[in-house]
Amino acid sequence: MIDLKLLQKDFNGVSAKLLRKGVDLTLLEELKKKNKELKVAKSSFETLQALQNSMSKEFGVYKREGRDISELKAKVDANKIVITEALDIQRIKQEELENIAMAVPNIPDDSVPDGEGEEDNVEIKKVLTPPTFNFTPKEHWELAEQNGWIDFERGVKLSGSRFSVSYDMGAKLERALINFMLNFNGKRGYHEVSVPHMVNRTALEGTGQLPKFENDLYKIEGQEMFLIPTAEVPLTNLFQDEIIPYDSLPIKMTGYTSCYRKEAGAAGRDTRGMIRQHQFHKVELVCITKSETSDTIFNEMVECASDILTALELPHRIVQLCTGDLGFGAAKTVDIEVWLPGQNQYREISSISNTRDFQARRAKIRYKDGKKNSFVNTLNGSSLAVGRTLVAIMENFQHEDGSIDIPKVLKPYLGM
RNA sequence: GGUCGAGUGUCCGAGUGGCCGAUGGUGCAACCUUGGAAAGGUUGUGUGGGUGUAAAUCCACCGUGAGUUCGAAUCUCACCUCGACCA
Repeated sequence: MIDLKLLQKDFNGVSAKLLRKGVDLTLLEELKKKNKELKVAKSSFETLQALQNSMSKEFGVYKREGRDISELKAKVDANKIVITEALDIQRIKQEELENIAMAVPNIPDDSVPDGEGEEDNVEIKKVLTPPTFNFTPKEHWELAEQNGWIDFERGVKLSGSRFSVSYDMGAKLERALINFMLNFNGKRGYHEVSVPHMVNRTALEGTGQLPKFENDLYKIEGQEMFLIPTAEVPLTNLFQDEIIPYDSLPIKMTGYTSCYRKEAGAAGRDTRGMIRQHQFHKVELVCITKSETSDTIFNEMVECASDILTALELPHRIVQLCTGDLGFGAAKTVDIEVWLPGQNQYREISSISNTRDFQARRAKIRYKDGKKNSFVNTLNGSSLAVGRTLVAIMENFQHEDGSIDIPKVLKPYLGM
């Protein structure tokens, strides 16, 4: 949630920044207006309530002293009617305000480049040179089927499109990758956490998936429970409504979960292969920090994800997202794209975001800063999407006959 | 699944209708004491929001939500969580 106080204080500044992210200015004006109205409604309710409280206190005194209370009671009763009305108004205003405020995206950092979409993202650097082949490299689905690693048809039989089944080395590699990544992150100081794959509405509101993106989520029928679209949701919300001691920061966590997404907006895209599945494995990083250190932590996270790819000998590049491609809750995002020879292009394999205090405000995650409480900064990033890493290994390590080498660092995990 | 009991501030725990934002202890912080420490003593110490330069002051919060009442941590109902017993 954006800082309403800041919006009130510096409306032009805030709205100029949000305009870069394509937010409708009239929405912000409405928000400002509602915020003012709420304040008025609140203060008039509180004045009435204060009067009511003091009269009630008097009531007790009257009774103890055995005085006549009928006149006082009439006054109190009359005031009560007015209070009820004032409270209703306040409630409505509150709800209206929240409806708007929860739908406003985060303010992008000044360092984020302007742009409409993917094509305006800015490459920061390339790591490792893409391999050259003296034959036409195949796409991963061809290699996967040829080697008997992945079965797309039976995935469809079981569950429908965008599901697959892995066998033998395909399945083992998934497991090896998860272990390798978790261990790698552990060595960099991230605590390993295993979390539920189902969460309630409050958790999803805290990280920003709700209320706006309910269509992308799988909901458990008859319950206010959803399958997580990313481990970011449970990991970040571990600290929901908590005040974290100063010395505990930064909190650095890593966790593996499956992720479940409807991919509602991606009809027809990447229908073939395992680039875009409804269920996929992902190892995630989540950090909770003070605002002063969040840029440092952010860079560490990018480096961590990039180093995993380097360890796996996978060429990749680091890309800064422009305002138009930035997610709802992110102030700044860097994508890591891995080279896929079969597709002859770089494809996203990791996305690392700093949400500043946007999620912290929604989820009420604070830390003790001397006498004061301040909102933390929350950051999240994939390290990495397991399925896409498998795809990258297949395509980068292929031979002309379709056989595939295994990256050296994974061999111990496969008993090789 | 059924019955009973419990959910209070960092933690423990008191409070069954007004003088309770909440006794007491513990933890934490500052100071006194000491050569230094321990022990002991004094004081302070929840969260969010409003008004105010500030002192201060007002509103809300005792698992969550609704209700009764002039007034609820305290009574009623529902739900959630934990515990015990039964099945």
